[in-house]
Amino acid sequence: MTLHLFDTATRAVRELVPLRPGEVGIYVCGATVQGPPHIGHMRKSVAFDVLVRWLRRGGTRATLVQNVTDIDDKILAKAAEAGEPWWAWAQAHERLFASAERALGVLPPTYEPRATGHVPEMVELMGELVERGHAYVGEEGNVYFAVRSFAEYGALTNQPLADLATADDDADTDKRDPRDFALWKRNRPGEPATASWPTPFGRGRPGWHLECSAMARRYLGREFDIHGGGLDLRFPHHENEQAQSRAAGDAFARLWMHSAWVTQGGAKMSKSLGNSLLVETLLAQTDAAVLRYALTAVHYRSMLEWTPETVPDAEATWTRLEGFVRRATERVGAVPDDEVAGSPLPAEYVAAMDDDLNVPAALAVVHEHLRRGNSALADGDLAAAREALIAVRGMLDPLGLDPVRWGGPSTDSRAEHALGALVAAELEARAAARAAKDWATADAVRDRLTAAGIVVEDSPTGARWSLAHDQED
RNA sequence: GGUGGAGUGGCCGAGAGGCGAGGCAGCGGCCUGCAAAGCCGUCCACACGGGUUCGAAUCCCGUCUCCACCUCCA
Repeated sequence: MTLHLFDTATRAVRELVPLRPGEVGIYVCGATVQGPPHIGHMRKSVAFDVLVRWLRRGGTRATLVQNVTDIDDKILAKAAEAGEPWWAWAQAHERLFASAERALGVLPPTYEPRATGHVPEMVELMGELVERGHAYVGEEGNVYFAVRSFAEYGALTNQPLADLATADDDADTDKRDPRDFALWKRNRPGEPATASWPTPFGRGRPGWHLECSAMARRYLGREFDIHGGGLDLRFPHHENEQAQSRAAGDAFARLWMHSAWVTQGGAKMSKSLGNSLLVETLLAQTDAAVLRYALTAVHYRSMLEWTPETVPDAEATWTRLEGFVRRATERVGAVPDDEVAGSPLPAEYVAAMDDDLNVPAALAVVHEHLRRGNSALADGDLAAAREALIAVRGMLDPLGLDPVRWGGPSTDSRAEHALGALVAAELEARAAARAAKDWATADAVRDRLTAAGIVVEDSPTGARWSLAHDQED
């Protein structure tokens, strides 16, 4: 079986047939950098990261283009409120998004174009749309897409034009139809001059949707394999993108993927509800790998309900995965990454991943092999343990969860070295006490280490230690 | 009103006409000085009401509840 994906446009699971064999072009809508990232934003990043990793593991050359929307109404408003230039505000938050993604092990996109860097491409596209009669100029600087000029409008989200609610917006009284949307917006009073660019239709700034059509065309071509984003972007954003591009003669995306969101109490996370969990806050509470696990373990099209149990549950499971890999590696020696990447994956795992990236089912296969590996370690069957280690790491890697790649607990090698020496001394004292059957002293040492956030485990080959993931204690 | 999604065991969470996903927690056991980790066993669920079928969580009809999009949103 080859990779099959759920296509939002046709609402069916379809085989991914690349436009060019061996290559897949993916355009994902990235952040509007108006504020710091929350866990919901990261869910989308992780979902598409798994897609890219899985394609690459299969030998496909995956190109991921993820845009940054660095100019829009909210950025202007929030920057003004904070007394900062909009471009400073946007850039600062772009950095926060990038570092949050890096922390969660999301591979960087192949390219990350900014809207403000692609004004000429947008102007060109607008010109084509005006010429073809799909767009018109309102007041100077305002350019709108005429939805009634494009029969296919509404195709992506299966909504006939007539059924769309027509919200009145008195700021846009120069629209011919209330459902028309802005390609270009003229400057409004009070907006900084730096937030406008000259066009043949007057000075202004990009409407939200135009950038994606223009940038997807530039980097991926007039037709490309996959377009992705969060579920809430389907309408109006993706519908409008598709309308613009197709009206301009581009075939545009062949398949649409949308990731579900993180909910609390069944409701979508949002700033207005005050329930957004910032990545920064969560990273102060637990390891990045644990968050990565929590975000990865649920199928990307299912809502992920974030409860007080989510992080502890993920910690428990991550500890189990990591613990096996650590113990097995100690016993059989480090397995080179190349060997892990080159070894065949279990068929059931591959089938699960190829079935619309069914990560939960894939993880069930991981657990089967992990249990086998633990038994092999207990039996001293090192050949079987090594085999299981390779299988487990090989299966976790496309999920961005290979414990070896997450490395040790600290990036400061001097601190790590000092801690290791101190803990080793404690464990030696404990071993001596145990040899003398002085259980009180031995337990006191272990309690002291536990209180310091260090987990001690005895084994036939001596005691080992590791840091607890929960950083609240 | 229109469009779409969801309701699975104490919890999380896949699956989708028969062959008891998986994890966490609990319980019993093995191991351990005691633990931890690990292993074995146990816990046989699918919103409700009908129907189809030899057999339904899975199909059909109806009902209820929840969520989202239709305005900015990952």
